[in-house]
Amino acid sequence: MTKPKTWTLKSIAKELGVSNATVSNAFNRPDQLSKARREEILAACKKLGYFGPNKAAQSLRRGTFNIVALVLPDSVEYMVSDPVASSFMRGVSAVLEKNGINLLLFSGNNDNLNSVVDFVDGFICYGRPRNKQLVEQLKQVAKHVVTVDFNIGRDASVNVNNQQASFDIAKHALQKNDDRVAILGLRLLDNDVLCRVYEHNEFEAGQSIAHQRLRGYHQAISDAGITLGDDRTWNIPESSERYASIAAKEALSSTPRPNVLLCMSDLIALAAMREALKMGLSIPEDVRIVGFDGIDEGQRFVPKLTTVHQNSEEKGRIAATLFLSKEQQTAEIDYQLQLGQSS
Amino acid sequence: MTKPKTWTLKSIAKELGVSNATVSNAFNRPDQLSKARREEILAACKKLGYFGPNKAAQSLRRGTFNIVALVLPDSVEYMVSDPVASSFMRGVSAVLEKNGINLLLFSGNNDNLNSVVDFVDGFICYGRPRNKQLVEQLKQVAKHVVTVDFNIGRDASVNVNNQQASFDIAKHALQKNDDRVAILGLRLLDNDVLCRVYEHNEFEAGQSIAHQRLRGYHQAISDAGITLGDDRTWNIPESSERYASIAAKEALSSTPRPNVLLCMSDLIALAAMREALKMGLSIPEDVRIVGFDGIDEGQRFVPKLTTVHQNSEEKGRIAATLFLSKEQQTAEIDYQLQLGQSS
DNA sequence: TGTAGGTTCTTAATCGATTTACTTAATGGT
DNA sequence: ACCATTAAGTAAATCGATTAAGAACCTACA
Repeated sequence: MTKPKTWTLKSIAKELGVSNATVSNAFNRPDQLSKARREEILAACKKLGYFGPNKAAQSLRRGTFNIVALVLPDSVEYMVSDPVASSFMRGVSAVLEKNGINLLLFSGNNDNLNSVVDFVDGFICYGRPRNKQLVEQLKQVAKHVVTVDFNIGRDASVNVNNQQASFDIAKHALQKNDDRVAILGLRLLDNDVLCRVYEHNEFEAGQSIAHQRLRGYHQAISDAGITLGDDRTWNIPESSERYASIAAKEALSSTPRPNVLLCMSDLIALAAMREALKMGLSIPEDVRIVGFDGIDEGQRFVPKLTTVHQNSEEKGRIAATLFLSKEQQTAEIDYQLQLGQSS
Repeated sequence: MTKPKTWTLKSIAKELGVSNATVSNAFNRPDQLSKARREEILAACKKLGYFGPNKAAQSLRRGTFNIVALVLPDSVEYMVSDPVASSFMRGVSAVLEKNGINLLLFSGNNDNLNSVVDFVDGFICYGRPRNKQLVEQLKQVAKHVVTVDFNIGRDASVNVNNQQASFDIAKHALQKNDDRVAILGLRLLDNDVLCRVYEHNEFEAGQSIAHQRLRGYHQAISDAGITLGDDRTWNIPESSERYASIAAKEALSSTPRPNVLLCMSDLIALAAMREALKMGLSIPEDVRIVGFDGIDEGQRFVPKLTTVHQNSEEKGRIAATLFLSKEQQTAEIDYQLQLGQSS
């Protein structure tokens, strides 16, 4: 009697003596058939053990999947180990779960979005992936993207209010109007070069995170009555110990030797602190250093780093909400200054 | 020239003037066409920006997905917050990632496997889900399942060596041959009843985790030269505070009052400790209590719980490996006795 | 009675691939 | 020169659904 051991829409339709379309409509579009017919079909399906249209086929046809891929900055392992990252995940998953959307973990070690792009509705990307290819692919092939803590000029992103936060932390670092300020910037330029930046037209208008932070610094500096020399800004192409150390050494050896270092990431700030200490300078007496991010290591370092810390779980919730809304915008999340002894 | 903005196998084939099959074969079965033709096609695809067959369509056709769903005992939130659970996840993901398999998080709050069963290769199920429906569905509709810490009599499972571990912990708890032992068992019976078990034929042969543990206890008891009364065993239908308290109270009020309580989970053991203290008994002087699992709360409790602790990350690695091997077997993982002051 | 409109259901194209069975051409042995 | 193999490529069925277009019937109004 019951023909196949596993039912399909087609075999069910044949069994019940109706068309494919009618069965499909019974499940998806109640207005397309009579109530009686619909209930009859649904009941029969239940009895026969057909649980509804196959989701894989449905997805292929419709082009929607109810899956979003969370692009991790690193391995999945890292993600569940790191407390900040996993509280972000908590926020994301809480929102998605409530909406019946499944979460797929996409490791940052993976070098090809193509392996998943065909069966997800889009991506939430937590931090700029190391792998540049990945960023390109996000731009080009993703149906929908929400980026977190960085920007690719597509769809939505969630960030701290970089300009305000940078203003706050810089204001805190600056004390007198004869302070000698230097800025260690992260990815101020498009090209991957470590350099001292003398001038850049787009700084005042740019929408990248680095530019936003730069404006915050500039405003605080100017509010403090300080004039920033036009050779006081360095560009570091990526937040790595190696590059940061080189830039920090150069900045701290430059004339006039800065006594305030505004760093666009904690990693940079920590590298700068190490260099300063190596040069025999004392912190914060000889040089005050502030970072951005609020990573754990900054709190363990002696002296403790003064920096900007963000609410990670809320960030996750907002990222997911933004994803679901499909709107194109930049959302902001809360932050607090985390005061250490480095400034 | 380049017709569609998004290429498909078909449109590519037409563009190149070959058949669908040939393009497909170029990607999947190199032996089906000449080397020259193949390289020509692959090169053309690259140039045109076709990244290979659509995975969703491929999956529908082939019936394989390169996705495994991790069924969580609770919300995703819980999973990334709980250290034991997330170290399990770390193990799982490390292995899957190495094999290019994607990990989908399936919340235990979800009540219907059907929403994902059609697009995953199978399930790794971490702990018996609260939701009984889920268990039934795992049995019936899953293509492949590895269960962890419980057993559904299908495919593979990974567990601690329950019998050996129970033997060890019981042996540790027993001191003299006039000890009065009682057992607080978890899910010894199929039906969901809280009761005192007098006799059960299948105990000696049963393959459920509870039965394995029971055999371990029995062996240790008999080795210690003790005869276990036939009314000294309780069945608790689920590891909850409420049931456990009732059973513990009953056991501790029974005659002869036990001075050793072998509990099949830490939750049960903790409930028993609370009841004992409430009754004015001192631990371990009046009654020694041991658990099973190694949950955090047991280590915070005063007195600290003596129990069996497992290597969670390895458990994850083994579960994933077992999943990939598709073999049907039960794997074992390491455990250690965690000695507290409760025995 | 003729026709406009509304329900209810079906036919057939489509989503983007894989794969079996088949055609055609080339090769080799005798 | 003939037949048997093998290689290279193609046509068409299939995976399991959705959905636009249209057929069949029923109602109602002039």
